[in-house]
Amino acid sequence: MLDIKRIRENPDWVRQGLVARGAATEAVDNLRRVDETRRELLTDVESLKSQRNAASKQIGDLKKKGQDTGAAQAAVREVGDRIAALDERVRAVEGELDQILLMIPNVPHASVPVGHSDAENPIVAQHGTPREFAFQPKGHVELGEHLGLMDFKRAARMSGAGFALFIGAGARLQRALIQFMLDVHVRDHGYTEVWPPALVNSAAMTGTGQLPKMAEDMYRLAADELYLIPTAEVPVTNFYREDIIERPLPIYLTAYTPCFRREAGAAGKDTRGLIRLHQFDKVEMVKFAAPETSYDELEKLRADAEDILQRLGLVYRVKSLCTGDLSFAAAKCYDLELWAPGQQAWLEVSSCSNFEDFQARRAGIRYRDENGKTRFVHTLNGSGVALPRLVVAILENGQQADGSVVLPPAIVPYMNGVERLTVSV
RNA sequence: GGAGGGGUGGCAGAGCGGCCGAAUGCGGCGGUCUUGAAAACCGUUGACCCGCAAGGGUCCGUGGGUUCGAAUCCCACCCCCUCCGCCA
Repeated sequence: MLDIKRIRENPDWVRQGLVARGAATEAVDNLRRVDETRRELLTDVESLKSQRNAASKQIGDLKKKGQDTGAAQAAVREVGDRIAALDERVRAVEGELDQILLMIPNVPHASVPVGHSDAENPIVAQHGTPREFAFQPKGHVELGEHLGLMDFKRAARMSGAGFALFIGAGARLQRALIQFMLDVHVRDHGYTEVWPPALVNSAAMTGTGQLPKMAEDMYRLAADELYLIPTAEVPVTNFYREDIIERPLPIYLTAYTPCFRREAGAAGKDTRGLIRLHQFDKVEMVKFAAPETSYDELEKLRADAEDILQRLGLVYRVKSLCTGDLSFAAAKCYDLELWAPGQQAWLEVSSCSNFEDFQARRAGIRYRDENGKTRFVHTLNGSGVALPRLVVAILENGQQADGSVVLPPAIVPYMNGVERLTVSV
């Protein structure tokens, strides 16, 4: 959510941001009109309340002296009726204001490249070069099923399309990667590990920006009005919801959680294998930073995610999302993409975003600056990283001519010493 | 799920329907004292909104209601604690 004061003072800032995203701008004018109405109503109703407070006090004094207050009470009751009517209008107008404000996306940072779609996201870095194969590299589905690591048919039978079922070393590999990534972030990158709920209420979802706009993409438990988290970003960012953080910033948190996505808009896309699932696992990093340092923190966050990929010896590139491809709540975002030779494609395994105070304002997350003044923090998060596509890259990059897979040395200790996945394992 | 108790400022903890944004203690901050520190003493210390300002308004779990006036009374819901039941 944007700051209404800032919109009031500098509407063009928002308008330009919306234009850069390719979004409509009339909301800005609606907002200013409604804001104006709200302030007029507030001035009126608050002066009436001031009157009432004074009059009620007088009535109290008169009663103490034993005087009759019938006429005075009737007069104040009439004021009270007017207040009630105005209050109702204020509530309605504030509801309208919130409605508009909650639907306006964040304004892109000045450093974000301008563009219309993902086709215009510049590649800002690449690490490693794709491996040359002496044979035709296979896809992860063929490799994984051949090695007995996963079974999509059985998964579909019990859950439908878009679910994974890992077996044996395949299941162990999930656990190994989760453990490995959490260890690196906690031990070497300074994060505190948290283990949050996977079900959250609508307030939490609104706080991070999934609601109201992305309601269709989430699994909702109607009987309890709870949602399955689409990412650990939601519960971990909401760690400090409605709080004034009294600890020094920045704060780094990391969490492993399952993630659930309906993929409502992606029906029929990437239906085979691990590329796009309704349920997947992810290690997430979340930061709470002072506004002055949040863009430095974004670079460090990206480096923390890259470190995971580097330690696993994988080939990846980094894109800076252009204004037209930026997600709703983000002010700036880097995507990390792994090379998957079986797919002959780059797979997104991490988005590292700075939301500035957009989420903090929605979720009520504040801190005190050096003068003791409360201010909204800047929130950031990035995958560190998403599991299924990481597994795709590990299998497809590590495959040998005989169909076995050599694992990255960094996870061998987590695999109980297994260096290579073969049919017999 | 059932019965009972409770939700007040950073924490602990008072609070008669008007004098309560709220006693008191702790903590925090500033000061006196001290070579320095501690102790002691003095002062200070919530958030949000409207307003150029003066000032005004709102907030005592949440939402409604009663009243001229609600932290205080009524209703619903949420959360916490104790006991019982059930259960991984």
